[in-house]
Amino acid sequence: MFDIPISTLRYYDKEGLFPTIKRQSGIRKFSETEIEAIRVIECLKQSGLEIKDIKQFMAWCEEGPSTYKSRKELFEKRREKVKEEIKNLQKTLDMLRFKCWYYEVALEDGNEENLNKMIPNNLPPEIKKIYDNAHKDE
Amino acid sequence: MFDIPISTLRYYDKEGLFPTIKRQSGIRKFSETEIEAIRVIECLKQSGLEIKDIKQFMAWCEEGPSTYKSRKELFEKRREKVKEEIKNLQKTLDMLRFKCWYYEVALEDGNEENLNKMIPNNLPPEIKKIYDNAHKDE
DNA sequence: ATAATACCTAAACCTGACTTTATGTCAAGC
DNA sequence: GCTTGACATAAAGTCAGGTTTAGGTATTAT
Repeated sequence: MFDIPISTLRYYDKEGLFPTIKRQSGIRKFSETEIEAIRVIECLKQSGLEIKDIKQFMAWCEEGPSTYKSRKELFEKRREKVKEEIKNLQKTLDMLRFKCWYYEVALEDGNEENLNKMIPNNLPPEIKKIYDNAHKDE
Repeated sequence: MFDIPISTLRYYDKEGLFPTIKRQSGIRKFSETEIEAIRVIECLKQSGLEIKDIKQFMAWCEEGPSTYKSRKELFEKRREKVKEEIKNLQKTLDMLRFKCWYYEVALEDGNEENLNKMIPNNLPPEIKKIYDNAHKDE
């Protein structure tokens, strides 16, 4: 269903990521609660959060309404992080686009002589744009 | 300049990521070639490539025009990977937006009763959209 | 009944990407 | 000439996030 190895689910359980999971003669029963937990784990992991901090979040869920604020703030912080990460990846993507163009031309020309003359100020306008974005500082 | 620890640069050099770096009585001299190499390393790393594969790319650059095609294909593959990753992050972002909204309402209501009644089919339209995107399979 | 299968635990192991440590060299300033 | 400081190396250590192994139990299929 989620394409997560069994060993990983057991590891997550060991790390306290399924605090309310039920067992039937020793065997873990994944209910809708755990299914949604897995979605949240995947989400928080992709946002760059470490396992131990995801555990903290799960503990807050157990604690009840008194932790709504902490939980909200956690998600807001993660949202900002992911926005930033997407922006970084867009810069990375521009570098990759530039390099794709570069090697397309190199392949046509058989060498990089003309290319080296074009960089950085004689590039075609659309290419100059992605080149500049890929090479800017911040 | 790049905010990379000296230890990391030495590690990269040890791993063969600066194949043409010059030394002056034993000390590494980073020229424009290496500066651009660092930009490419950062880019390929962000695209999910491992150090040993970045080393392979650097080796190709040493080999000359015969490897233009391999290099081009590498960047094209990375470009697709990053596009996919951005899409994943946008789904993650929708989950995070949903959770932000969720805890905003939970904080107002003091409990999750109304929320649980709204999920999944009685959510406000704009929220339903991000909820659906965050929960879809693929 | 027996054998195969699917689950369980604890603990050891693995990988990638660094980082730290221990030890050494070398040029510059006092 | 000696100390200081920035560089050098090799090898060991760290850390996160799993994965594998060894040894055991419980349900299912023949």
